[in-house]
Amino acid sequence: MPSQPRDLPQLLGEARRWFEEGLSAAMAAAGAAPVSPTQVQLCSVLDEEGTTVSELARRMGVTRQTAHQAVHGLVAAGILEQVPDPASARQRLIRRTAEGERAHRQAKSAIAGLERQLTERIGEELATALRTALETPWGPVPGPGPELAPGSAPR
Amino acid sequence: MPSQPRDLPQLLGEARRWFEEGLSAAMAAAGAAPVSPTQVQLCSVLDEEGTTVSELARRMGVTRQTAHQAVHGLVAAGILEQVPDPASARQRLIRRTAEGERAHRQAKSAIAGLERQLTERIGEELATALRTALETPWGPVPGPGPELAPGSAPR
DNA sequence: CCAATGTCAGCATAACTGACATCA
DNA sequence: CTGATGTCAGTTGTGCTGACATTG
Repeated sequence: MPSQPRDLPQLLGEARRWFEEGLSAAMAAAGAAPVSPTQVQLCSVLDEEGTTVSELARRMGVTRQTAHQAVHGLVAAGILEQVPDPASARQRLIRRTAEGERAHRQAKSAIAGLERQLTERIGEELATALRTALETPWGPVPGPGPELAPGSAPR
Repeated sequence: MPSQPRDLPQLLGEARRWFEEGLSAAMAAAGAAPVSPTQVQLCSVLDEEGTTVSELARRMGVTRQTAHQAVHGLVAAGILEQVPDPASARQRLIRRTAEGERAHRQAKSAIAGLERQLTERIGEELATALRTALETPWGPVPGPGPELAPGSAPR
């Protein structure tokens, strides 16, 4: 009985968790190797042509070392492979293996299914609005200016 | 240039991160002690009357031990305090201290400011729709039934 | 005695910083 | 030589399981 509306960040976290749990359950049911949320995110920023670790790190918003570690785990699991870049010998491209491609298709399918379920439950209008609102660029994070908390000027 | 729309979970994560970074920056600028995301979540599930650790754990969706650890950190930081429950001696209520109340008001103000900024940027219609979509109960996480991935029936 | 709670201790994972080798 | 990249090593924080005491 929350008379007051919950925080938007909190709601966003719940929503994300809803998807994560659903995806995890679907993948587990499909017999896929259990992957951590980090690895799921890593897969989602991959592309078909192959990418360097540094580029993956930038897309994920983490350090190169963290990305490297995540890649290492997926390579060990047989999901990813590292191939030398023909263009420059100092770079190594990260690509999906055959099994990685299969797992990726499964995951995409599961997510699409979840989104379809969501649309059925909250209505097509709301679901479309949700996607539109999230896809719209929100711009840079507002700086901690006084305009954030008018009436309580930070001394 | 993602010709194909990004995943909804990914978008939700980005949105949450936008809020988290903004809140963190605002709190830091206000001179508040830096709190971890976990502790922010803990504060958001607190109420005014005081709550037991077990109840907090249930609301956060983590184990009692994890909640206890987070509480311990906030207590050490002077944000929370543990008071014996007058009703039953086996429970100890968690409440905010005076400084905790102040920090909580600051945080709420900052979040409201962020939401206001967001509304200005993406428009009131979309912002309202976003909140409505997130507040609408999504129901239980869909089980890993075959309807999630039509065309790839699990053996 | 049993169930729920609060607490302590140890373990696993994930992210970070630091450092170094390699190559354009 | 400098800058970017890939990699290894160590550290910190967060959440979990296991175990135990206390209380109703």
